[in-house]
Amino acid sequence: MSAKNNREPKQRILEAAISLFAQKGFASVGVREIAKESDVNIAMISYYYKGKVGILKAVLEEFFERYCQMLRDAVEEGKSSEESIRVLINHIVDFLRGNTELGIVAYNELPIDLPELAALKAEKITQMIGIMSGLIRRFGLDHEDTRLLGMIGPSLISMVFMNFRIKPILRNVFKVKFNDAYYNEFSETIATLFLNGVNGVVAMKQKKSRKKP
Amino acid sequence: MSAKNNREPKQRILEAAISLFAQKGFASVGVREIAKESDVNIAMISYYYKGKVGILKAVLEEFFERYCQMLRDAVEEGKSSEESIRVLINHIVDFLRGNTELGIVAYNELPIDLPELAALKAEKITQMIGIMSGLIRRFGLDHEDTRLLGMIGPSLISMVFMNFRIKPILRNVFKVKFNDAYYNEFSETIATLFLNGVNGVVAMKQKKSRKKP
DNA sequence: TTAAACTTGACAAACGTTTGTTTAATTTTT
DNA sequence: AAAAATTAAACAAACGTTTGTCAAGTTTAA
Repeated sequence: MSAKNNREPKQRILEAAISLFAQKGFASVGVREIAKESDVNIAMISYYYKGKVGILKAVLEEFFERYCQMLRDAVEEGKSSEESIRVLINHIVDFLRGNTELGIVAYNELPIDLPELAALKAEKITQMIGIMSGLIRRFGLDHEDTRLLGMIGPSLISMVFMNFRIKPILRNVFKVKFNDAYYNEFSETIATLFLNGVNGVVAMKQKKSRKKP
Repeated sequence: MSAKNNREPKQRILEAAISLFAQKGFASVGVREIAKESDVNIAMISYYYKGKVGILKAVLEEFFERYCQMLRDAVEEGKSSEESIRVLINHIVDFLRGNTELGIVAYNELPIDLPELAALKAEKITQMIGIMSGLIRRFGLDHEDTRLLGMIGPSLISMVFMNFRIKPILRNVFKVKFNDAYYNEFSETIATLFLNGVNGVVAMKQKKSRKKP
């Protein structure tokens, strides 16, 4: 429909799917709708992606490729542990501003159980955790304490993603204007929140281990 | 199927729906599946809930009723601002342990656009925000700064809900055992993280406003 | 260097299944 | 006997996939 035939049909399908999945959720979107939105014959979907879940697979692959690359860039860039986190959060926010729908689809569909995608998810999540954990551990967390890592890591992710996920609510209820100023404040706020928070958690941990060694 | 006919059929439908919605997402679950799972005739669903979205509406209503009641209890209980937050987080964690699937459904389906539920969502979200904002504002945040409130409030929610949402991942990747000890540590960690974090944000804000008054 | 065989990209039509809902009949309860 | 609860059967609509077709290139064989 709205998509012009500038790009290749395969790419058009992917872009239309991302947009529709983000709005209505994977399961609520039909291949016909995707075909219409991308101005492509329905059969092309099975032809290029071997079915509807094939599209979602491609979407997730694209997300993880870009997202992990962004994470790696962020890890390289930062100097001190604090600056690393600030840089990381800036990168994630920038990434989500530029790939809001892609990020939302990945965030929403990731926990939904689809057997065909289980292997892909497991692999990419492990990869992602590997990159992030190196960063978070610089804060003096016990290297072996994966339990704590599993609490703190996802917390950071969710704080940032949540903001993009509930954009319509923030716009309507809180009258938020999503401009550069807003996102600068958002990045700074989340970074400060997280940094002070993690330092507090580390202090708490040390205090406890001193009491019970 | 698995559900026994102990309870009333109306209640059985609701419980089966919550369980299925949490696993596969609202859109991926058919009324036939719900009927089979709750051992009820398909037509009973339209009879009791006036259709599939009627079930989701009932689910969300139940969630908000219980959740808001829990929030009110938590607000009353706490004394100091810090203790209030710790109590609140303990309550939310306990609530989600006892109503994991209900919470997941609400969290997952809340941003999905379904016109029939828009009014309900708007009303309940406003109500929920009202309760929570009173709590968070005790930390010295500017009463008028709804922008900051819209960043911090959802962050807290998402941190806790995220943990329940990705339970299978935490179990498989991080080998987490979800017992009392885990949840005690989790509550304490999130509370400490959030408290130190918000204090840091408030300090940052004050520092800035001193520079540019 | 033709001719034949094959591949590729795109398409419409139809497939069988599943969707949510409704109707009308039947059983149970009051 | 009237009301409420429950059922089986059937509905049209929408679903994702498959099939067969066709034109335009490309490769192979003669």
